Amino acid sequence: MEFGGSRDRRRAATVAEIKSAARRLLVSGGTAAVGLRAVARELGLTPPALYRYFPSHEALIGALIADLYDELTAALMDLQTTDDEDVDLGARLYLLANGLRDWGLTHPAEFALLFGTAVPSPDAADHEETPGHQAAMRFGSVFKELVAQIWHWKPFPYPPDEVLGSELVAQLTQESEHFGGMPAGAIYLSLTYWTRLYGLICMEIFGQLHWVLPDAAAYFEAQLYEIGQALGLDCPAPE
Amino acid sequence: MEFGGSRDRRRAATVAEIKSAARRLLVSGGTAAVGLRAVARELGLTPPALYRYFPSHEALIGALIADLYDELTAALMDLQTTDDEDVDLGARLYLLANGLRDWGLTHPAEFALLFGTAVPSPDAADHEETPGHQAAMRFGSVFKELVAQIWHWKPFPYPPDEVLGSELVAQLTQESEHFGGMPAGAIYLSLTYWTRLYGLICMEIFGQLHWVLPDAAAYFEAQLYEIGQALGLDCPAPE
DNA sequence: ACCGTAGAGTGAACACCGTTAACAGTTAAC
DNA sequence: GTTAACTGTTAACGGTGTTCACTCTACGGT
Repeated sequence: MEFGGSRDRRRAATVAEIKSAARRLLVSGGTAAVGLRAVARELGLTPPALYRYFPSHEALIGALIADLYDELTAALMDLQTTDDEDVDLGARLYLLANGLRDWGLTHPAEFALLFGTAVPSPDAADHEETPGHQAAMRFGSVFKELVAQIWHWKPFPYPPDEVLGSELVAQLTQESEHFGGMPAGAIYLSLTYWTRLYGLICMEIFGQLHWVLPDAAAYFEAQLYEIGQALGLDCPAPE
Repeated sequence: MEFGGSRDRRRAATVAEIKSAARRLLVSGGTAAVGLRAVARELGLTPPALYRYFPSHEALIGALIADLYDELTAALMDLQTTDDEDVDLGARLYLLANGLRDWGLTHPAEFALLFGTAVPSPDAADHEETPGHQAAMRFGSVFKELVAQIWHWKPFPYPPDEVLGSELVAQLTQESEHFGGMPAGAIYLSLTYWTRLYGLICMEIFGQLHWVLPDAAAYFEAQLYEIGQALGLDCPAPE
């Protein structure tokens, strides 16, 4: 019943070393390079030894994914707080969007592991309890909560229920409690912001914009301005 | 120097059977299930036999990808022509967008192979000459050409160069010849349409919208209306 | 202080994978 | 009719994730 047992501490350290080695391989060789045997090789261990720490290769990858999500989440939250305390909320969202893009550009391998895998997962009852999924939810909350803050700070005009259609309004209203009680139209705009931002960053980082734009930075900037406007923000505002 | 040699015909048939088996495995078991040995097993052959038809497993996958792109391209072009000959061009774009989504929803495994892989490909000089890449270009042209047609048919209002910024305008202008001589602002709107459509469909099919919308059909419809408006179209127009 | 036991690590093995080489049978071409 | 090309085989290599039986070390309880 010892909590600070030196045995446990050693074990935690080894787990950290394993994930560290896995990430090293991920960065240097991409998703395919982070194999169980390769990780073991990196640590000077035999492959079966890793099974003392992770029940399977998939579990190891899952733990790595969860760590990366948490790191990304922390980085984005830092970005919001380290800046001036009472900075404009719209500017915060601008920082968040750019922060996500920057993280992806500077960590393409990690980004691909988090957002590129994209399993169709056709199984219906997939109440994903995996740590990776939970970390992804925490990551999503960062954006969701900021948008809700913005709404309560300076409510933006939103499309009336008539143009969205009753079906969509019903679905969006159902999610109202997760968005701080925002009306359907406002949730729709928030979702649009996220959808556009996410799609844009994925396309840029995964090189699906290369055929028309060798460098998508300027395009991203313009799009960011556009989607910010839809939320009543005029970032990057100045001058 | 025989063209209709029965040997060649037999060979072509075998190639077709191989790709057919590969696709069967893809549909039933996802991307990971279409292995070289599995394909051989499906045909009652030994694995090395496949090397008479494809130089590697990757080449087989590449050929499958090219076929799927061509199939998708053909399906989308059919969708435009089988309908009323002189149908409104805006409605054509609407059909195309919905056609792409429908194809993805009815062929999730194939869609994942085409659009989900998303290799970062950090190598600079990747003038991809692979058949898959060429087929992807042909696929992209379907959309690109229709948008150019729409522009010449009923030019839509576009943002002036000032709001886009000189950097972006320069990049877009460079691509003007590929867009039928459209001005930068119009290319920007076209690119926005594609970016939003592509991102939206990918997110829905890859299940990254499930956490807020269990069924994204209504949301897609609303978004489609919105992005069509940006191009001066009022689809789905009626009543 | 001792012993028992849980944990960490190993080596051998299994089943799978993509790929290569050397070989045999069939079939088309000159 | 002979030769050469084509199609397919078997055997093998190195790689993967994973399991099992085993050793050894070091902590915990008495």
